[in-house]
Amino acid sequence: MPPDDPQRHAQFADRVIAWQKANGRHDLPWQQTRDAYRIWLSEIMLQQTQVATVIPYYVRFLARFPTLAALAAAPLGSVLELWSGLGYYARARNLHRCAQTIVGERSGRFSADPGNNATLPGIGRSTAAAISVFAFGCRAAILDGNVKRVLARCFAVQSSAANAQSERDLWALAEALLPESDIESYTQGMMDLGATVCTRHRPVCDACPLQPICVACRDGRQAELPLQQARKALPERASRVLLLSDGRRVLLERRPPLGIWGGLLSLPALVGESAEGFARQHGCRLLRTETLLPVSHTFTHFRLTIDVLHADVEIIGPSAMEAVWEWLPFENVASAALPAPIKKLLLSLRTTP
DNA sequence: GAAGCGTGGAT
DNA sequence: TATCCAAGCTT
Repeated sequence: MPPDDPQRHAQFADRVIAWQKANGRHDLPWQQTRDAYRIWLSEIMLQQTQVATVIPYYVRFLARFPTLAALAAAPLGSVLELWSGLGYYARARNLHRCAQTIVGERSGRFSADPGNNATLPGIGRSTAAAISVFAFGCRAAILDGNVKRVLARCFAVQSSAANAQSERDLWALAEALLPESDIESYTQGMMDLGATVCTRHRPVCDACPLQPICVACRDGRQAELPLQQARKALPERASRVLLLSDGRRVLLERRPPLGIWGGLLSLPALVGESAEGFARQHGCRLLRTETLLPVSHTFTHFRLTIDVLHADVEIIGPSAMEAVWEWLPFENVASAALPAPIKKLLLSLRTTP
């Protein structure tokens, strides 16, 4: 059966739907609801992030912001506190903006129309489709990493992220395969298949409902599809930061809203200036300094080595504190809007002084 | 169209 | 240990 055979198309959705009902996931925290707010939140958190990582963040976030209105009314800083450690912080900033837009300009509700929701911050074509499917039962196609992998294998699509034409081909295929009914089970089934059966490594083809019609499985090309693009070696970067503490609190700086760790609190960078001068500007006198072990952290696009100068200080006078500076008590570190490696460093400091 | 944007887990 | 990768979107 050739990849574009109509009979293959007709069988595809039926097989996915039947499999999902019998073997898919039905008890994830964002399932069993039609609440668009909860579904939207899950879809944003799940962008480029695995289910197991998301679950505790999702539960905490909902407990703190149970409704769209509660989220819209909250300050951005408290949203970032709940997002701390989850990464891709533009998602949190867009989430907050999106909530305020919906409450302020769209009657407080998501639309059932994916094209409409896709104009909101942080919601692209695939996320908009997922919201419309799960919250409103609309017939719309998603195209996330799971779906791309399943389609690339089943239909031997020579796709790669660098190839715009193949992206269009995959979207067209995703649209063409949509069933007339059971859209929720179908959509969830594609996600579940990709996450639990048609995995990147060692797919479990014997458990796959698409095995009889899958070209990659027939030809033993599972490891080669989807095509992966070569990626360059990560650039190395270095920075030097100051960990200034008065024994009870640590001095942090609010990062600018755009760029890496945008909007989070972090340790101030020492660029050229001396620790003494820095401390003086903040009304402090150095008591003792110590160089800690460098912190290594790998981002998607570079590797960072952070040299940390730990300084104990005493407060001797007023400081011209601008809004970006904040003395954070150590007992508040765990719940603060800190980047993961900085939070880890500060937490380890308390246990091994 | 390409680069920027996090983190933790699996291999 | 190093590399790859996960329910992508924005500029």
